[in-house]
Amino acid sequence: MGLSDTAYLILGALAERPRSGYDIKRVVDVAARHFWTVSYGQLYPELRRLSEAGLIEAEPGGPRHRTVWRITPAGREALEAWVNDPTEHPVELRDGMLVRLFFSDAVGPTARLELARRLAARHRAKRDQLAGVCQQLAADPSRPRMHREVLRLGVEFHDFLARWYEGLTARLDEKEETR
Amino acid sequence: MGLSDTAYLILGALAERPRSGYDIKRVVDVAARHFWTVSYGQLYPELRRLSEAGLIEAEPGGPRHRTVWRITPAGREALEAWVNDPTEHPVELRDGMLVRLFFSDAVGPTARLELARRLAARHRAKRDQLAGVCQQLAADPSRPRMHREVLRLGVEFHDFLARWYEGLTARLDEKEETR
DNA sequence: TTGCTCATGTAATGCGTTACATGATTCT
DNA sequence: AGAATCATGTAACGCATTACATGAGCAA
Repeated sequence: MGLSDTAYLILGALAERPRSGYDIKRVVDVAARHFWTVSYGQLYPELRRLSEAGLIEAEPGGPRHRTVWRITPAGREALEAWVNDPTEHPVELRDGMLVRLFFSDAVGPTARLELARRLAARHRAKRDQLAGVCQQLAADPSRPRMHREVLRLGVEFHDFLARWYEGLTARLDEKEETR
Repeated sequence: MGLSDTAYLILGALAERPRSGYDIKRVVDVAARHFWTVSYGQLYPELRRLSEAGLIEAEPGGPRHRTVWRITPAGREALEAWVNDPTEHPVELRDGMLVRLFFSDAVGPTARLELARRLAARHRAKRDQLAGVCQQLAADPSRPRMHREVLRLGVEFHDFLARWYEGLTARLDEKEETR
């Protein structure tokens, strides 16, 4: 009975503190948005499954219209085992824009250049946005250290890509001038 | 009637030259593997759909047990429109390993350090593997320029991540020494 | 003749999103 | 009173993988 990565994401969020489904979505949307998303259509059914598996449980005496979940000892064990699992997992920067770029020999040089510029702009924007979130988190020392580290990775990651695409733009532009 | 990114990937591969389904899979697995994958379960039904939509067609007089597809003028038009489409598409480095790292405050400092080391090793390996493919491609001048560029991006991308995780390892290690 | 690569496909299943539907609570 | 936010959920659909099934062509 394997769990999805999203199930472990939920388990991880509840390992920090008890939370409602809504609350979990909020924290993921803010702090984990550069590497993961959750939708309610995934979240609420998953919470029920985890509860049925005995890995989480509803806190008694919570507000009526709201279910606050907490992790059980079994859940904590499952989470730790998952984090420590040495199985190799492939990475993949799955990005439709990269597909466009990859086959952009098919379009003209002007469109190709424009595409490279748009990509650079996209990553600059994302970098700046994440840098903002990062500063907010830095002000709140209660946030786990690794949240800050992974967010910092996000900022530097998009900075790297922004610069790379700027470099590509220059290379494409140069070839244009030459002819 | 919107097409999936994978449909456009196929269209892009056929814009370069006519190819069989098997052939498309081969080129994607080698040259595009760091940002996209295709399975036969997706590929063959998609080829039929594209053909029904008039965006590709089977070459007549091909070998019996083999269908060689080529792009139609309508297909080329659709591909160009897709590449030039200015709609914003969000990026997301969706990676289960990053979920582990994000919540690794829940496991001990030793396991956390080990995780960072494994991540660094994973990206070093991927960088070296892609560098190999890159050298092969460099030897073949018939390959489109953008294939080489995107592959080069892959190499530098994984190099960046390898270094970042090495830095993280050092930071975590340091904190360990201190206490 | 054994095995490898080329070649094409289907069925079941899993993961995830989108759109929809509903209602309580809190702030202005 | 009205708006925003908090809060929970379902149904339909889309994308993609996995496992399975089949068979031709070719080289050792």
